Amino acid sequence: MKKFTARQQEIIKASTELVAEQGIQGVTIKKLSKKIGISESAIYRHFDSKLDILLGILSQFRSHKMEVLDKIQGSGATELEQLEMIFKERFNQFTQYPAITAVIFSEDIFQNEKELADEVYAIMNSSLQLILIVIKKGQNNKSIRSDISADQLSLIIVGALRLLVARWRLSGFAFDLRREGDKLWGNINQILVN
Amino acid sequence: MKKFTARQQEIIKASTELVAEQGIQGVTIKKLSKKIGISESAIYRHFDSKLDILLGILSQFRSHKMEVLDKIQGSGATELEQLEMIFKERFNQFTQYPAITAVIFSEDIFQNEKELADEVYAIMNSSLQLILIVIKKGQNNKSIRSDISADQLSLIIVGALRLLVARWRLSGFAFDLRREGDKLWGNINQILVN
Amino acid sequence: MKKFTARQQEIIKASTELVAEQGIQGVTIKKLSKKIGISESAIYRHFDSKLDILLGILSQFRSHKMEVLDKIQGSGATELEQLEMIFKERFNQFTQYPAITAVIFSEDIFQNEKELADEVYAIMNSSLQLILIVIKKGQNNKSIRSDISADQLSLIIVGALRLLVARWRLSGFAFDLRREGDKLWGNINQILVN
Amino acid sequence: MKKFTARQQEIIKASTELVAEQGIQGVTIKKLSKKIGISESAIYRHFDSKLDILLGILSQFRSHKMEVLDKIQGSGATELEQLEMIFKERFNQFTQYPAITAVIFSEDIFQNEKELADEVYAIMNSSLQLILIVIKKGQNNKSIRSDISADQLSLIIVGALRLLVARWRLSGFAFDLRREGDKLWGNINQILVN
DNA sequence: TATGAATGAGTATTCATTCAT
DNA sequence: TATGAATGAATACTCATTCAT
Repeated sequence: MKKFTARQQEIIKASTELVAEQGIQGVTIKKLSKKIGISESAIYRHFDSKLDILLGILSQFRSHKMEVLDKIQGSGATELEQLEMIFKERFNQFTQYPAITAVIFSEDIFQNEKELADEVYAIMNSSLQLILIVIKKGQNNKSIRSDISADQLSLIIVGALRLLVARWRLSGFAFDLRREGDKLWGNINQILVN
Repeated sequence: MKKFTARQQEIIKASTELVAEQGIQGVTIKKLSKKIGISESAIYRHFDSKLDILLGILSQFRSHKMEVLDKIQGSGATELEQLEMIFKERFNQFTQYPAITAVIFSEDIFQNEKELADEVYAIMNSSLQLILIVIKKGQNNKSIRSDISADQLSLIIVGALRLLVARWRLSGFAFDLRREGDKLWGNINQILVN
Repeated sequence: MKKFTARQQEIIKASTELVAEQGIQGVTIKKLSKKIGISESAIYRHFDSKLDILLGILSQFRSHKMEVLDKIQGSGATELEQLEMIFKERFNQFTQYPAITAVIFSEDIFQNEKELADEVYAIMNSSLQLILIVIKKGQNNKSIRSDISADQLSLIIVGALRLLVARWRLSGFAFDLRREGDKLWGNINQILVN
Repeated sequence: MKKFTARQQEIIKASTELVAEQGIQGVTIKKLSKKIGISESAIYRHFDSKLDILLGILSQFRSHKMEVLDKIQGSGATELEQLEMIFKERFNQFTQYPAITAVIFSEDIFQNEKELADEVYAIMNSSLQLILIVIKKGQNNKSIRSDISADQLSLIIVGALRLLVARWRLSGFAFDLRREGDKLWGNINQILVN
């Protein structure tokens, strides 16, 4: 959607790294400018405000995510395959951009900034909605168990996914997220088919 | 463990409320002093630093939680009953003190303060560990399925529990957490026994 | 009305001096703190904001002015005597606190700060209203000409008064405002009685 | 005097509007460039500094005013007629360009910039001087009262004129300045002939 | 004639903490 | 046990201006 200039992308990248290194509170214009090697005021030539920079991080992440989810949805794979693809994709993206996890899982810090909170919420929901839809389809064609509602199944699935990522982050990205993700999917799969 | 004076408890309580109302960033010595009705410097008579206040919040929550978990563990109930008790207990406590959820789920903000991060991590793990133990026992006496490892089952259980609470909080505590918790437990239970 | 602490009065005084020396734009927290010899943050222990400091200047000036005007109004002097007293009083106060003239005559700068603009407007109007009332009384008892309306007469009187003060200020307080004021009053007096 | 290019005039016009809308502080190069639709740096192709732009506003206003005053002076009308023409002319110009009033009456803000202050002072004096001359002539040929000095009479006249305009501006240009001006002139006229 | 990129100095305000009383 | 006064470091953001293209 939004196009970012090279400088803007550089700023977004540096911000994301700062988030990863020091948390959201670590993202200050001063640190940012020092990291990039330009003056503080120079940053304001590229973004109107700090909020816009943060929004930029999310926007870029979101559009990448959407693209992938769309592709999965249109892939013609079976429901279980689609769920597996979603799982793998999420863990792939996080492995590639570990810093982003700090942003995505920080509903709290954004609490006071309505715009940011909304965006984070939207990102969070996008997987959830897709998973819900896929599960419902799977239940219709009997490939997924129906004794537990789709709502509850997706709550369980997304909850596990999120907790795994949260642990990975808190561990300092110490384990192989993709391998653990595969393992988790195996078990989720088993639960889904009963 | 640690004993808090009346004043200290008052400060901890006010801090927790501030977290709930405005997020962790809302906890400043100034606001705290205004809320309690004493001077800013007075607060330093009771806590050496703001860090200690935050640690106080967690410590109090943790000790309360531990107590309950210990009781459950020693109750002689079956494994599934114990898990149900844990579920109910968590949701009960959160319903009673909704403010605390803001603290428990904000691993992020505490990230840069090693001491705080460790404490939050410990709290997060305490349920996880107990659930793990109970599940293992259940698997040993065949009351819980063994085709999925205890590690993975507990990840799934705690993940769902956390996500439900997170949603409740983001919704502004708009739904009945205990009822939704019961429903979730019903389904988790079904999954556990296969 | 409002009581100011010694420090607050010191800050108000320093601000007024800064206004006189460098215009309203010269009033910055930094310059203020340097002038007083305390830190910038110390100032915020005494006033919540810069706006409050500016409001403090006006408030102090206004209450002093009101006091004097009330006394004049209750003095039992004839209308023309009362008008003369008002004239003398205004020029006396300005001579005593030349700096304040910069604040009182700067409706413009306060334009964007509603609160300040209102206060300045109120101060400006307080003399005007009193003068209008006194003139009306004088017209009723024939001591002041009636062929020109009280509105117009007060417009003429206040206009001259303000222009004289404005010139005085722009001249760098180079002439004796009280002497010029007396001269002006003599002529205004003559016009009023025709 | 100075000739301005089309672009320069455009910039001066935009600046004047900004003054009217947001006060002198509202005149920033950024806002100016946005209003005109060119880049910030482009503005520096046409004016060496912001000071020059402000000087431009005043200079343009002044030359226009001078022209008119010269015409009046050379018109051969009687002294009282000339004064009436001056009155009407001032109110006409202000009615046509209300924005300019904000600039003319903001001696204060220009205070710290010697060059600007001087120009404003000169503008302010130009009417005053002309009025003074005309009154003196009138006093010489007995068409204007001599019991009050020409200095004082012109102070009173200009003071009333300025206050009326100031009120008009503060009222948001809510009343018909020309009508009120005519009324004021009627009374001033009466005072002048005694 | 115009622009995009950059900057140094400033601007009000916040915050955790210290210290003398 | 409490307070009033003070502070240094930070924080997001603004502004007039410069320079290479």
